[in-house]
Amino acid sequence: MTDSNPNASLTAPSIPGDALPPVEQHAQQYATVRNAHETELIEDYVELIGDLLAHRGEARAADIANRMAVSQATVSKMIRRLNELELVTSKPYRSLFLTEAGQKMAETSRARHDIVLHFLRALGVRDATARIDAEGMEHHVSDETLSIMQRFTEQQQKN
Amino acid sequence: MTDSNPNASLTAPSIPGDALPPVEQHAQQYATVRNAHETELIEDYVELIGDLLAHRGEARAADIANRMAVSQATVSKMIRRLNELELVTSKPYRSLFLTEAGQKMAETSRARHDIVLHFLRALGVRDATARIDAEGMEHHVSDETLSIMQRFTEQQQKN
DNA sequence: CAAACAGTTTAGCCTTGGCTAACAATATTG
DNA sequence: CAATATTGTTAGCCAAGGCTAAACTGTTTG
Ligand SMILES: [Mn+2]
Ligand SMILES: [Mn+2]
Ligand SMILES: [Mn+2]
Ligand SMILES: [Mn+2]
Repeated sequence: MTDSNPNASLTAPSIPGDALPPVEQHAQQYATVRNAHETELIEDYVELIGDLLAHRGEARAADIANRMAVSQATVSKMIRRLNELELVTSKPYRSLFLTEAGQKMAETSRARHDIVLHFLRALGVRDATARIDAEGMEHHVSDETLSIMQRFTEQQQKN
Repeated sequence: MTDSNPNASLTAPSIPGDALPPVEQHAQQYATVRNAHETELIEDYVELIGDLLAHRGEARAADIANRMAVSQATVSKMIRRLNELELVTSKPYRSLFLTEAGQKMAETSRARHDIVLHFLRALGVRDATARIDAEGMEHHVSDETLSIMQRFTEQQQKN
């Protein structure tokens, strides 16, 4: 269950670099990542649908397939899932729309995404790189880190 | 093509929300994330095996299962994959070892992980949070961003 | 208005990464 | 040294997220 060596500190050879974290803490790291992976694709879809609605007035399956570089079949299947989760409504062959819950998720995800993106730019990362990195990082940034990023970006802009 | 402006002043036109990126660029964002997801679990395993070898002298399947909070069956299956990829060698009921390729991957992953972790701490994120965030973020940080993070951390430590 | 085209859905396949249950091998200890 | 405890493997299940091919629906146009 726990580490099988209670006297690790006595027997461990001294190693440059950090020690291993306690088992429970270490396990928490990986569990949090697994958790994020369950929701991140959903968030990306909902966020993209919200963006398409905001900027284009409609969100069609084909647009999503193009933007994500994924087959239409894949998008269609995912839309069924989003429907079951009551995040979108869809009449066949019509634009998608977000439910209340969907809109809330889109806003939250968009806000988070923007904070990470603006932070990376404020750090000095080139725009194209920042966009790529933000797309992945956004799902793994805690609220604590997020607010620190936001503060940093604001500070940077004052100077 | 891209604005490589290190002192990012106002390159972005102010917004009713940023415009959508061009389709190809947008697609590249998602594709890069999908790509990272294919390798990140492998990297975490190899990195952890390297750490266990360095700090404990051996890396047993049971330790990995505990540290990752995952079943022994899951670890066993994964070890078969790592074997097929020629990243580890394993005799049944003995400690795992890393091949040359495995050691190289472990070093690279560990270095990247450390840069992200130290950066987050330098930013002011609490240690426990930084560790959790770094575990996920590390797989989505480009080389460009990574070297900026490293520079930032060094600067911070001088002050 | 029929044909062609574009968009959408469905069916069926695959890999990854989880799980539990049962079994096998090794290590510990009474 | 036999019994028990720990560790590792295998089998079989599942959900997610990809894919291609084929069918279906709606729109455009000759
Ligand atoms: Mn996003
Ligand atoms: Mn994303
Ligand atoms: Mn790592
Ligand atoms: Mn990781």
